[in-house]
Amino acid sequence: MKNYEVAWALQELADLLDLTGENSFKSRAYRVAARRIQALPKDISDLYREGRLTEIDGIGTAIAQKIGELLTTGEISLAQRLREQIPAGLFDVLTVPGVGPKRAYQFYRELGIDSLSKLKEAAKERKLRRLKGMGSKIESTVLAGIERIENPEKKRRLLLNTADYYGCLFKDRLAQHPQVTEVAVAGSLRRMVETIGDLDLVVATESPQEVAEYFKSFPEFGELVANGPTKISAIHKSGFQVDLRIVTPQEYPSALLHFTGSADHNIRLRQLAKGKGFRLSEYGLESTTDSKEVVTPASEAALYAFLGLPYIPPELREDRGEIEAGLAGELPKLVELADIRGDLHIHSCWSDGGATVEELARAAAQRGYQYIAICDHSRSLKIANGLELERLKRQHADIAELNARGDLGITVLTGIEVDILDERLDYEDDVLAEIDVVVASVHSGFKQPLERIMARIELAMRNPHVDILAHPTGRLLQRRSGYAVDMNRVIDLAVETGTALEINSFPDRLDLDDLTARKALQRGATIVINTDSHHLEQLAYMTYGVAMARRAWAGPGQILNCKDLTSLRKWLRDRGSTH
DNA sequence: GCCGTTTTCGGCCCGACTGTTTTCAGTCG
Repeated sequence: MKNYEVAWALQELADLLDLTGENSFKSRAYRVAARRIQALPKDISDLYREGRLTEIDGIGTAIAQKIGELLTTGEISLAQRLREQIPAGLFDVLTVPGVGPKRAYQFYRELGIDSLSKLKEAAKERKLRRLKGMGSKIESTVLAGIERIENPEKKRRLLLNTADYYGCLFKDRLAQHPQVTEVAVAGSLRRMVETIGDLDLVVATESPQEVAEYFKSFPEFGELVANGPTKISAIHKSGFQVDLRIVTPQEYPSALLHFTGSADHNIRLRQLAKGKGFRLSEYGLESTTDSKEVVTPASEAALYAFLGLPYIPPELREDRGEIEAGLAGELPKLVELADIRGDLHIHSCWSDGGATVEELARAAAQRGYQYIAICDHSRSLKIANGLELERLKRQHADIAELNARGDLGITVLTGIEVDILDERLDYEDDVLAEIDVVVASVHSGFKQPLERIMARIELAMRNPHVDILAHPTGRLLQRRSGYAVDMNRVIDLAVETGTALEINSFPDRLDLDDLTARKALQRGATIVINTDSHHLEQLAYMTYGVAMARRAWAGPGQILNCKDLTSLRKWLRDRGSTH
């Protein structure tokens, strides 16, 4: 059983405990344990065999026993019992905004509501208002919430590029207000989480009312779900929620830290503050002694310093070990966009891309790159105008001519995104041997069983000419989960064969994800960050791939395309010779 | 359920907003 499966089981147990009205600290303990296991570099089953589970911070005897039970029997008996007590439909009820565990269980206990449809019916029949502590308002809240959930266009999380677009839009518009002294995007978008639920913005001003009125007047907002003096939540007409928090300029750094989160990171910071005799909130630090002294740090960095920590970049703020690393002075220096020297997976109009090689090269040079590799599709992918051998040769001649002109300011490497077919690659080895950068990927047979997919991937990775495994899981965010692939095995193969694993920067892929990439790096695999661009503008997606790498704790030395051209060429040569 | 150079028991992060309450619980982040 894999770490994420164990983590998932503990998470489910926490949800079940919440619904039964258990002490909320108990469910939190399960959630903390789940998160620790998910971020664990080692296999949980190995630790279990060695009897070392309780060495993990947040895992005591009770949870260790349950993990043992799960690993040996495949089930936790407590979870089994709770599932009999709690209908699965209550989890759907929980997804309704404004309905938490207490109300969900109350609906079930007193009205027998165990599904969204029953909840909707009860709200329409005005039955909810009869319950203690509820009135007519809860019924309209529930109905509005269910309507949003049932509308598939509106319930989706935003892809990073979409969230980024809106985040900049609202930020710029708020910045134009004369009373706004500071404004920033916070929340999961600032942490660059792979998909975004709500947009969070923080502004500093001495005139909160004026700024609040200004924000509420934005024409694309529909209803307001919260409307207080310092916090406003509006529903954008396309369905997502935008939260604005208004603070004074003095409070701004503390508020920015607070609203960037994550919630778990904040909890750790407040515990640290408490140890130093201060209460940390979005308003700053307040002494818990009689003095009630208030400290409002001038920057996020100053606040971290007050707590004895170096500045922690937003992408790391997930309570995945960054606090411990910071205290120990062992935070990594993260890769930055400026460290990227090239893009090794770009499509041109030779296959299904929209730009010529020359246009791509010039745009890449503008970005400050030293090199790019043009990796169009191979011949079997007819739908994408894959290259027959004849056209592949002409493309190579074209690229050679471009490079020979010497006025590009960048080196164009030949490349291919070769399809991993059943039992072979889409070109023979002698063809692949002539290509600078060979990217291999699965584009077919997504429904095949694990063993068969893995056999194909292994064959590709063991091929000495294959340099990179592209979008290793094949997932499309919000659309499909990937094909059946054992990433533990893929990482082992990557380490063994030296094949680089791609972080694909396309906002609907981001594949590898942050946790898998981190695991790969911990085990010593090489990562490459590519855009898979099909149009000129998409070269800019590199930002998102770099963000995933940062969330995976990657430094520039661990990223293939942070090498300069000479080192990259050496890497490519050495690979060929060792296989 | 976890955890301990203030504790092996009694804490466990903090605050805004809402709706239904005459002082607070539930939800959210």
